[in-house]
Amino acid sequence: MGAVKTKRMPRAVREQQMLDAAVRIFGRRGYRAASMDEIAELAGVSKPLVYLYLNSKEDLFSACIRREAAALTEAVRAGVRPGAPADRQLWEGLRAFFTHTAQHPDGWTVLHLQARTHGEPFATEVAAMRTEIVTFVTQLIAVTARDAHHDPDLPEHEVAGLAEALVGAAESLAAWANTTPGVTARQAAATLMNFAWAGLGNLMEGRPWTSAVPLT
Amino acid sequence: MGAVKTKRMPRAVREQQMLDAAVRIFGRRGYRAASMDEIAELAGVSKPLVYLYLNSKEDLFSACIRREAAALTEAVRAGVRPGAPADRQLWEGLRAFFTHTAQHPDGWTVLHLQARTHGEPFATEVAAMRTEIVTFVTQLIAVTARDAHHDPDLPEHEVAGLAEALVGAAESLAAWANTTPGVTARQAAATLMNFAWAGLGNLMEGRPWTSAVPLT
Amino acid sequence: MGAVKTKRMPRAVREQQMLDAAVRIFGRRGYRAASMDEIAELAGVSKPLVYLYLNSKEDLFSACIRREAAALTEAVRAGVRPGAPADRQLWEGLRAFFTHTAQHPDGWTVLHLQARTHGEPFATEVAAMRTEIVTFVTQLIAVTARDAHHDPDLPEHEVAGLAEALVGAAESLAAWANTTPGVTARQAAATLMNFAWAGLGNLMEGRPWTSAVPLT
Amino acid sequence: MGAVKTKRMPRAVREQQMLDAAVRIFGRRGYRAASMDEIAELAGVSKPLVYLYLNSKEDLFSACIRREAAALTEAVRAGVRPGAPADRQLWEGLRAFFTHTAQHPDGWTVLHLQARTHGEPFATEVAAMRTEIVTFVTQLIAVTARDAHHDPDLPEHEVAGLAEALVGAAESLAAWANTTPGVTARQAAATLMNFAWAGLGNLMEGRPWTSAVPLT
DNA sequence: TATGAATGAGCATTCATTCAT
DNA sequence: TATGAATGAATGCTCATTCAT
Repeated sequence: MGAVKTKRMPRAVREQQMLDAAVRIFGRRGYRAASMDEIAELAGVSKPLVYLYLNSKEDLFSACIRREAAALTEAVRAGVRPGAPADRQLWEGLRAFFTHTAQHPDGWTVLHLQARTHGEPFATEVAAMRTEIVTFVTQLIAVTARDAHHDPDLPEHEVAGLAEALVGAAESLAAWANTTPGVTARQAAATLMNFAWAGLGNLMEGRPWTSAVPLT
Repeated sequence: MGAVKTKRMPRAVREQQMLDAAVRIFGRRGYRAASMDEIAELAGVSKPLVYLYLNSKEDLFSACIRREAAALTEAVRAGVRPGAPADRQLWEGLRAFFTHTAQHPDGWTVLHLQARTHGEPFATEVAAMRTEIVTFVTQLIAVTARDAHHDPDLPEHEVAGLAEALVGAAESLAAWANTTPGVTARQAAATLMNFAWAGLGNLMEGRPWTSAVPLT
Repeated sequence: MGAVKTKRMPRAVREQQMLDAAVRIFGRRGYRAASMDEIAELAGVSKPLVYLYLNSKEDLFSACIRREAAALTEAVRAGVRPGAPADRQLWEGLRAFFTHTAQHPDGWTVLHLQARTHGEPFATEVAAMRTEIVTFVTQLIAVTARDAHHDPDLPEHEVAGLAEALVGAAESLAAWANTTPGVTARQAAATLMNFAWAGLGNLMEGRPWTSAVPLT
Repeated sequence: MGAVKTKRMPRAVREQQMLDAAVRIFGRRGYRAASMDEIAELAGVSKPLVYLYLNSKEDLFSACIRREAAALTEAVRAGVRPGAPADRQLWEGLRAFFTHTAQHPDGWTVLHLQARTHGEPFATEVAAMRTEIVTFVTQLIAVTARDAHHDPDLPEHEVAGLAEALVGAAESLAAWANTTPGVTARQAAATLMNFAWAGLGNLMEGRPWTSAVPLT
């Protein structure tokens, strides 16, 4: 399975092979359960070479996270046309997101599951990426609210919470779409868009849900 | 630190102490990184006793998952009045959910993050709980749709996706509320309710989001 | 399987139950691999009681060896009529030996295999029993030699070696007869008797084997 | 104590060192009581290296058994000249056997005592070697019987029993010769040869032992 | 650029044994 | 006479990491 054992190749190439292997193993086993032996073998190199290039298991995992996070944010960025209307931008972003995660399931697992399960250093790196996406969504919401000239002062907490909910829903749907046969990235995006946009719209226009009976 | 070292107590009590300690350590370190030594020490007993009562690390982790999952579903069940209107039931369920997860952060972490990161056996146990909750939400949606006499045949995939998105949003908000100072369980529940109910309503009534421009 | 759990029985009886269990477990697993837990369970008592009566694993094993060795030597002794001719005595002894070992396979295993595998203390106890039997055989040989008035001074080493060989052959045949279906104690005894008696006779009469060609 | 700590040697050499150490420790302590720590230390390497090369305690023990069994059968084979008369071949085989076991006492202990005391896998490996030797002896007996044109149809059970007895006597004598000062391999071989050949001869010629008085 | 040889440190698990009742 | 509760001390095994070439 692992990469074909070709001797003497430039460092950059070897590094990518190693990262490919590492993402695969980390994604499937988790950070702790993944062994450097298995990664080296899958990469088709000896263990000392992995250390020579990537320094340590921790650094290797960090490098995986950074590479996958960059690829994901880049994919989303590339999918969105900046000038488009907010709902359109959200739709495009969602499509790009679900498409990319479907195409890189191990990378997505590393970001979504594994990286958050282990102490500070890694969680921080993922949090940075998450923040970037949440911010992007938050801005879309804010822009929409401004354009609608309604309720321009949705409290900050509220907006952050909404973005958090939206991103959480997306993450959950991504995992679901990846593991449920017959569900495409497009369908996942549509499901979430339908679900979310009305709720956002109502909020923007100051019509939140209120119970028909007094709440406790 | 750790339980006060009281000698000679009945097995049932000791077992709960051990599970308390295990949930804490598993939640903070993850399954692999958690050591039986640390768990035993926090529980105030020797390692052999942990093995005598809980058999193995794997069984101990399973026991944690089962206990925490049972506690969470029970909390949600107890918070919901069966006869109430669907939106009201959803609201009550969300409040109970956010309250419980806020009060048992380690237990929630075990269920939400750690248990899903490790092979089949554990993921399956959590999936069972998740399914139970998703089913509950799905039924609320279905009931609402039926009551509204609208679009009674939302495709099954669509409903499952919605439930998945809703639960994912809730999970994400729970983590957010737990780590963001000044955000209460009530606020988290309200944010999600506002976000979700309109979207669900629109869908039920056959008014999904549609792009102002043709989609690719 | 284990003894029926009857409470409060006299010490002597309990001890025999424990020894029964211990012989079975030691015989099947070996000294080290046998666990006090398993022995106690098979004996139908709690572990502390085993310690109360038998002190330690080492003492328990010693007690097993002593009991089984005594039983075996007693069986052989009881099978031999003192006044009979030497060949007759040997035959009777062999029959008794093969019969007893066939009826107490675990006890025989403990003596033959397990006890000799572990340091000094145990090997010594078995050696004592072995010496007793070897001595008995040696005396039969000596008596025969004296009666025949031939070569009355077979060197001591030679006699000891013969006895050793005879006992070794018997031990080997006992294991073989116990594990080979269709071989009875009587047949095993006959085989060995046929094999041994002629050789002994020749030696007594000063007609050892000599090579047809010079030995190196 | 133990091998001189020379660093960096080829795998094949290290493996032999490890097997040397393992045979010694297994022979002296038994399988269960032997610790991988002690073996590694005696071999002059760290424990992980033992595992890297030999996989597990079980595999290590197997490797010991195989190596020692091969060495012993090879020694016997090399000591016997195929064309010689049967008694001559038996004599040579016995000499080679006693010489080899005297020179490799730990190896012999591993084969004779330790390997047979522990479950199936090991016993099977030794049984294979034993069968090889028993077969060799059985053939010598059969050849002798054929050459003598006497009683060509000694029942199979009888022959197998004889071989078993002979090998058992040899095993016992080997242990005895190894632990009794002043007894050489040559003497042990002579003792057994004297003892056995006459008995075999009588049997071949149809003159088994019969009691002077009726047997029970 | 690349690797075979080697290890320190840690971890899950087991077991003989004892204490308090 | 009898036992439920509890532990100190190993032991097999693995893993991230480095050295010498």
